[in-house]
Amino acid sequence: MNTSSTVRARFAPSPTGQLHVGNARTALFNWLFARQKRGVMALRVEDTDIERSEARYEDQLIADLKWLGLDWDEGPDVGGPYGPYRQSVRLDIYREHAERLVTERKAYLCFCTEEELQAHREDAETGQRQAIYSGKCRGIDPGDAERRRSQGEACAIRLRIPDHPIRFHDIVRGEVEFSNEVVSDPIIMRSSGMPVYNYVVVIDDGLMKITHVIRGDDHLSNTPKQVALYEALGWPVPEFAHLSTILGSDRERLSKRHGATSIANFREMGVLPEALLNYLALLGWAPSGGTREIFSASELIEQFSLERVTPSAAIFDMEKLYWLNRHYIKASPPERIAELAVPFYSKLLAEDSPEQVSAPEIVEWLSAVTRLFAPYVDRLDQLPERALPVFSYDAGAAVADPGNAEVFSWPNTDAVIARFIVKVLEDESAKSAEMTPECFKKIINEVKAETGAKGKELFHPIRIIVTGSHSGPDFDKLIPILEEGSRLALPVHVLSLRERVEAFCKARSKSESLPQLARAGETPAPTRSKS
RNA sequence: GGCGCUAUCGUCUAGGGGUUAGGACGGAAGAUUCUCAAUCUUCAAACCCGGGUUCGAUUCCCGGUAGCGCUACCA
Repeated sequence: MNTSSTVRARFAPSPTGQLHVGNARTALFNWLFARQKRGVMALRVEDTDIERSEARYEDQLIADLKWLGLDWDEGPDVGGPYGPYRQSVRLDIYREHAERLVTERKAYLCFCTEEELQAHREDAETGQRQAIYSGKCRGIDPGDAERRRSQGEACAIRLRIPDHPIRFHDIVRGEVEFSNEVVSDPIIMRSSGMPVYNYVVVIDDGLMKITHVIRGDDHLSNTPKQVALYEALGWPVPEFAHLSTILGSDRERLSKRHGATSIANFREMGVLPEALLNYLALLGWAPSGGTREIFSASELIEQFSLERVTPSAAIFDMEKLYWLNRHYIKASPPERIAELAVPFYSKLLAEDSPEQVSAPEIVEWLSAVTRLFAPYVDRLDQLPERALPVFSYDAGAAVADPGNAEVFSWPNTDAVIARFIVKVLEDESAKSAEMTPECFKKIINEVKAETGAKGKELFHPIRIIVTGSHSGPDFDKLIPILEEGSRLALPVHVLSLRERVEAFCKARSKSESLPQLARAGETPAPTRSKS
């Protein structure tokens, strides 16, 4: 196999915090490209910023990338032929190549002090000129320079920028040209002996034989320096693809200010990885024709193309992400969604001890709750709130709720309520919280026949008694959930149908006198002691 | 300030010298459902401005404007 034709892409994040969606999108595009070309995907950790880099962030980074479904052939965790893949352990390599450049006169020692440079820069700024390096040390005789260094004089190493314009090809933007007038000789090694980012990235990409540098467009202006470096090093210049910035709704660079921006945030919100992956792919890329929106990872690998990446910045649209997430929630096997959803209930049910909800019968029941409410939510973390009518029932609030006032004003409502209550209280299965949907249906039909109410007039009052609200899910699915939930040893007791009816009776009789109810319910409601 | 990049519905985008400028999210209306959600149908909604080139520019070129980025011994 001809290795020179093998595509090699890389994702090179700094482990300085949570993986941001913008970086995740860069990782995704690299991955899609590498996988489509049957090339190599490498992960390289840019941890030269010792103050901000932390090992735990690296673990987090790898976990987030894997959660999204990405993988890599070479990296700090899996090794590879061009390692090490962590910059902090490549320092000798950087020094060695920098010295080589000095020896070859491609770079030179610079003895300017920071104060001098600072003064020069300020001077240029007040004169409204571009602050480029004066070139003061460019002409120092190499022998003299070497002598001064060996005598202990502090010096940095600067690259000599050639005196011709620097052009390079960008797959997303076409030919880009920078006049050499605006690129000053950059420092590649600090006087402290530490290398500088724009230098390190070239050494790493070059040594790792990266053929395609796909990264954020904030690096576009750095690229001429890097191209000059490749040329000085005598290495082939890779293809570049600079991806546009992801902006927040206010057109500013997406940041924490805009809410959820890290992969971990989305995972914690109950966004499915395939939804996020699909959304990120659509941000800056569209398939030929541009009419399809839903793509699996393998479909993306098949159809992706860097040539079709848009150069303009894109605003992150949470609503569209939610739409995709809803789609994938509905498209996934219910068991999977249920499994993913269980942890979200623990906050509601047992804040301090999530293990309380791990009993198999409870997990089973929570799965049923999830199946019922999942079609109603954008994200899994909304499930407990959606399912709140199951977990908490406040009859007093239901009676007082202005949203229910209209229902209470309907002429048939009182009769429906009265008949329904009597029938539930008389029902044997309800006493042991084992009311079946069939039995419930029978009661509804009897109430319907006895009162003449139908449709909303029938269902709304009954739903208010059962859930506290006139709108909600189908009784067929809800009733078994309530009954079963009430029989479970949950940290928070779920009221059975009968318990709800009893609570409602109490609340209603307290709030006002109900002549019809009094007449209908001669049999005093037997109070069932709540354990 | 200098340099660079960018510019199609509110948003993501397709398209491209002559089109009813297409799709999706979101919005509105309707159908359906006991209700909400879902689903289906329909509707509203865009080529930044000014010059060229051309028979004809939203499309190509130039300028302006705006947004973003870079302008460090940060990454």
